[in-house]
Amino acid sequence: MSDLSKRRLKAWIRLLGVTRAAENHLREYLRVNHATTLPRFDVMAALYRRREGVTMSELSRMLLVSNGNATAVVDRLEGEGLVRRTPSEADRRTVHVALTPTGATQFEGLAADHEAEVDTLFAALDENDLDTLADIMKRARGQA
Amino acid sequence: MSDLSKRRLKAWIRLLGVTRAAENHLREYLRVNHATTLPRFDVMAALYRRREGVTMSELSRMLLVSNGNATAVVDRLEGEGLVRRTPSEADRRTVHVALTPTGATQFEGLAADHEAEVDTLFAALDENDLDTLADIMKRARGQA
DNA sequence: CACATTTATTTCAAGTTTAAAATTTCAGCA
DNA sequence: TGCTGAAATTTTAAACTTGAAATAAATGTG
Repeated sequence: MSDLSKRRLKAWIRLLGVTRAAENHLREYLRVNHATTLPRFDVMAALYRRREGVTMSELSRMLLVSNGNATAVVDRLEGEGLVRRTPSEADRRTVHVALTPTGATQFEGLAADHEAEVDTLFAALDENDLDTLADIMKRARGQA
Repeated sequence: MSDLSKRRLKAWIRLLGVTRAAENHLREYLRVNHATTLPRFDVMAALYRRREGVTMSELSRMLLVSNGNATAVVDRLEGEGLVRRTPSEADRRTVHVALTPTGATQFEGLAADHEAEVDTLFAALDENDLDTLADIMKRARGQA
């Protein structure tokens, strides 16, 4: 157990702590101010980024969650008319999921507030920190 | 929506991506090689760090999860004899949770392998990166 | 002391998440 | 064509997680 490996472990624990704290904060924020949840927000954000729609598999890969999970969250959003499933014409196994106009409109309001909340959450980090962090994260991601 | 706020959002999304990818990797690792899960590992790690035992509230604060969640995971670990609940003598509302000798022994094996896995997962980060990251994380944590 | 408030924990319902199994469809090939 | 294996999605069971309600016990205040 080298010293370096212990330091990697500590850095990971710290990273996890910051992430969990921020997620808890954002979850509470979405619940209180927008009556929604983090997983729903994540799905809507992914669909907003890919307005033309994505397949269920693409969606679960984007969010790094299992297929079954994506199915469950999309089911609920579809039930509320925020999201629409369209069977693919080319491949009958495939389904395209996309935001409905209602869903897109709702997400735009959500996204602006979410961005503002993230901004205050990480207010302590300046441009230099953000560059450095982005760089480190980019290199860390390579292995996983 | 300032440029800086957009950069904070991007940094957060990147942070979340790395954390999720690493968690998925470690979850898979614990499942395949040790037949256990991340939440169980987290509880055992917290109890190993505080060998004398902690209250349920301390435990949920340490892990940043709800009380009900801590109760559920501790219930399962207790059922398997890895963890023990002891009613407090001073305050009858309070319960002390601690690893059993079996639990402590099992965790020691788990922890060594876990550390090694984290080490390979973040092998791309050197000492300098780790220092910088730790510093940034420490400052980021202040707000949440 | 009596009562209201706070604190610690558990219970509960609903939602989230995973991994594995089941279904359906597609693609390649003998 | 008919078969085999791969791919996309859903379903299922079990575990995890939250937030709120319920319990129980301690604390503080009149």
